[in-house]
Amino acid sequence: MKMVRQKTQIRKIENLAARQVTFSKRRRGLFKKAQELSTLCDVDLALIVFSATGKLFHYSPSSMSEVLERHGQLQSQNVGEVQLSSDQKMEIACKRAAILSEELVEKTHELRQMNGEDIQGLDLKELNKLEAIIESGLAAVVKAKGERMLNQINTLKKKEAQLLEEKEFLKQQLMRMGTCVGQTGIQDECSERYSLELTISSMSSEDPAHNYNVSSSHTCLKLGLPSSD
Amino acid sequence: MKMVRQKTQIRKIENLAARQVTFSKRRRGLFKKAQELSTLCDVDLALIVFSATGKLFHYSPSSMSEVLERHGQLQSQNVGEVQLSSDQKMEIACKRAAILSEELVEKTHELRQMNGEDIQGLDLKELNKLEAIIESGLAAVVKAKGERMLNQINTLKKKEAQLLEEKEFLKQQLMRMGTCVGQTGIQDECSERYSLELTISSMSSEDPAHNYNVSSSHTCLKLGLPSSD
DNA sequence: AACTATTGATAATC
DNA sequence: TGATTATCAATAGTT
Repeated sequence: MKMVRQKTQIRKIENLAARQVTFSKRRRGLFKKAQELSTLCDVDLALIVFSATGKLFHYSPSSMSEVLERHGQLQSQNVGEVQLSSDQKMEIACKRAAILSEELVEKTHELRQMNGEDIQGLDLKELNKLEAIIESGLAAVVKAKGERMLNQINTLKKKEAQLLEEKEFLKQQLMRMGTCVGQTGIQDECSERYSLELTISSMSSEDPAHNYNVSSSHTCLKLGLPSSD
Repeated sequence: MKMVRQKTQIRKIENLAARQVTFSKRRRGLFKKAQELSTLCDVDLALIVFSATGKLFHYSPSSMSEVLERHGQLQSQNVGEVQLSSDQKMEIACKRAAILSEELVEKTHELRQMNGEDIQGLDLKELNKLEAIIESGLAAVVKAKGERMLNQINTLKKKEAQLLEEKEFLKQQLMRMGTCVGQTGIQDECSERYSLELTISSMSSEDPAHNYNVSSSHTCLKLGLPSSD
């Protein structure tokens, strides 16, 4: 008969054997999850676990030292209290440069291939794969473009409607004025003056920065969510 | 109505938004599990995760520096042969690493944009430019693919023609033999014998691995023209 | 180590 | 993003 499983309390397991068993089980689980995260989300990560006996376990999709070295730059900013000998620093800097250089070469090559260069060595299958990758990127960009354009169109439509309304309002104002002026008998001169005023007022209601322009809402969005990831 | 949850495939999530959501969720889960392991089993561990945009997350119950220092010992074992101490060299290495890092960030970003990611900040004009770049790359790849396929087609045609010719020749040989045998009056027995001979001779005239079987011509092509395409 | 009952994590959805 | 929930996955307790 199974004892009812306890809702696990997260505190040190006092029984040594049980602790070791749990360590073994959970360590494996943790590494698995780390691996999955790295794969699913295409991110770099490093995980180091020291057992109680000092034994070391680590996981990192790229080599452990690589990840730590790449982290070097951030390290000094974020966790800056690390004390390393100058030789160690030198070693890290060199290694880091070497790794970065390799990665740069790789990325550059990848980029060139996406631009249709450096593809002499690819066979038909690889070409097909490359084509598919580029096409999916293109599709995403085209989609984004479409959305952006649709936004602009909608914005412009609203703008147009608003301007038409304003125009209509001003026209009516003008007509009222015209009638009034007509009665005073200085029609021509005044009508010209009001016409000018109309132009100026409609210009200033535009405005260079798009005051009440709905299209600026996009900019708002960008500013509102600068670090959404 | 909820869609049936998929039995999760562990491979890169292609959809950017979904990937970010999963990254966020699983990252939290991973850190939680790391924390639990550390507490339950009273062990030291360090977990560092870099987001795709280079943002850093880390967890370590003891101080990060302590864990990194302990790891530093391993590092010197693994990459120990570098012996440089000059301050100038140090400076150069650091500078180089910094430059490479910047370039790498730039290239990574470029690559991501070509894959349709990280394009939220682009305006319509920039999107158009990006689209044009990708399209030109795609065109180049498609063109290369077309050429490669044309090559293969031509090669196959030549091969086919050659095989047809050979086949014709062998047929005629067979017919001549058949006629000869028919005149001797031991038609059945001999025709069988010559048929066998024909098979053997045609096998030796081709290469050992591929006799004149047309269906294997594709394989022949690959072997015959290893670097032509 | 192997096996479940159970808790825990999370994909899909809103 | 944050919450919810139906599922799937991890694992505590047991053999």
